[in-house]
Amino acid sequence: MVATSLQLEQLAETCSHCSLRYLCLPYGLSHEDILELERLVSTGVPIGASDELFVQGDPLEDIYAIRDGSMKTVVVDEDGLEQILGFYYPGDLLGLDGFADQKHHCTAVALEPTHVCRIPVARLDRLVDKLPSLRHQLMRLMSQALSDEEKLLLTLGRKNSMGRICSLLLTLSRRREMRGLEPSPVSLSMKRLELANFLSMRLETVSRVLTRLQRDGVIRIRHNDVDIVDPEALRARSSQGAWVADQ
Amino acid sequence: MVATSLQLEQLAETCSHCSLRYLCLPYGLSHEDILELERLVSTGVPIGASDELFVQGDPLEDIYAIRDGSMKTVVVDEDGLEQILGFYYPGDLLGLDGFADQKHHCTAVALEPTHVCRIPVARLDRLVDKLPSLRHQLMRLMSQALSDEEKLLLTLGRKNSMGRICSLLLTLSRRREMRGLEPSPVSLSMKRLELANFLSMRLETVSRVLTRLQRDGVIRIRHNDVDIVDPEALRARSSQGAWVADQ
DNA sequence: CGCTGTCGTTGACCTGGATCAAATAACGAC
DNA sequence: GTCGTTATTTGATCCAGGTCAACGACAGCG
Repeated sequence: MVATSLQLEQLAETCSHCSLRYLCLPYGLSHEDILELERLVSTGVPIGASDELFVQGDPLEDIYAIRDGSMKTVVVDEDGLEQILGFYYPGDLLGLDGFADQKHHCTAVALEPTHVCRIPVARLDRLVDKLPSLRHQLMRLMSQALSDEEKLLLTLGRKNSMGRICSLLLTLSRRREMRGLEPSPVSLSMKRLELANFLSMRLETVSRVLTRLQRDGVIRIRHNDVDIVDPEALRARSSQGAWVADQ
Repeated sequence: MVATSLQLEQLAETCSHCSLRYLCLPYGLSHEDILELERLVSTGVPIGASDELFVQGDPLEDIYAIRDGSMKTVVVDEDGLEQILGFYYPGDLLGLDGFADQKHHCTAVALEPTHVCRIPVARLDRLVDKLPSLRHQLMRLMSQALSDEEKLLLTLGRKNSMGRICSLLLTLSRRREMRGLEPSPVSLSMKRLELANFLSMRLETVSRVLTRLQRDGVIRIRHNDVDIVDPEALRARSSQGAWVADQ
């Protein structure tokens, strides 16, 4: 923990030196353009575990990029139903669904002590008018978010509980690789109840499936970390037992 | 049918006179800007029922707006699982998830004979750089698509079969109103199997739920049209039986 | 240290909706 | 019109996973 914070403070404070710049908003921008971008970004803003970064309904003033740590987004509908929409990791942008009517459509909550970069939309908007490559990257990221949600719809709609858990573990592992880390161990910074909510299961079922995967030697669970022992078996299980539409 | 096609030909061929301009891409643009936009749009391109407008993996050359008729979008994953992502109606834009890597991430299929407006992305892109209000509207529509998918995730994740069907009927009805039509009858241009796939149910369950709603006097089904007899009861049922996370 | 609250696991049971099956209804081709 | 095909409804069973309940494992705290 202490080691981690020390490392963080050693990280460069600017977009142009950030290790996440190929995943995040600066990607595709010239060095000069990145310098312009970083002038409006407040980097490394710390937030505590279970703190809310923004709340559903808040006016859209800033969007955020995760520097380190992890967050979840949640929607609540008029009946009080609560659904976790996603878990977010370094390089991810939060708040993109708010452009529609200039207010946040979901609530963002930190899963652990986290650092984010704050990007004021008004200033971003002006810069986007000046820099076509920034507009491209922003639209690319929004479009990416759309197709990520589409993949999630497919998983939730057509897979059984085993398939859902295995798909999630594979996705988290793949995202680690995108950030240049080892595929495993995957850290489950969210609680079982949050995992269950996200995957539309009950927490007992999540627990049973994870136990079963460990018993079968596919994964190894320790604390909140999951080692992927047999990635091939995980892939096989992520698609087995999935519904196929007749005809 | 014949009457409908005649009416269509009488519709103005330009964005500036299109009755859907407040829902579609031209919204928020000045009259001059709309004139620029309509120079690059091919309006009223006819496609037949079950024709594919674009296919998952196709290079992104055009995006489309629906003029009249209806369409669905489908994703297929590596295991051959097929999931319908949404049903689309006049004023809706199709293909927005393709900006991420310049190729379509889903397949768009017409549910009935349909007219679409074709918008070449290369020319749109150039125009977007010139017209900030066009960029705003495009980002607004993408952001809207994101939060629509988030609502769908909530419905599929937390509601039982009755809640899903009722939510769908209410959504279709609300969308009719947005287009300036009566809230009812809702036309189910898609087949029961497609409805079932979209809602992650089996077609038998869809049929049973619809029958039950009709027996209870909430709706009246004739052919593919559904009259909403008791909107209040529909609303009540759309939230009843929904899962609430403990704690 | 024991107390208390939170979180996770495990077991026993039950139900909503999936699955299997068969009868009807609607549609299109000729 | 008739025939063949496809879409939809209805009925009868079954099971994955939801529900209820008990227990174990920690963590923070006085």
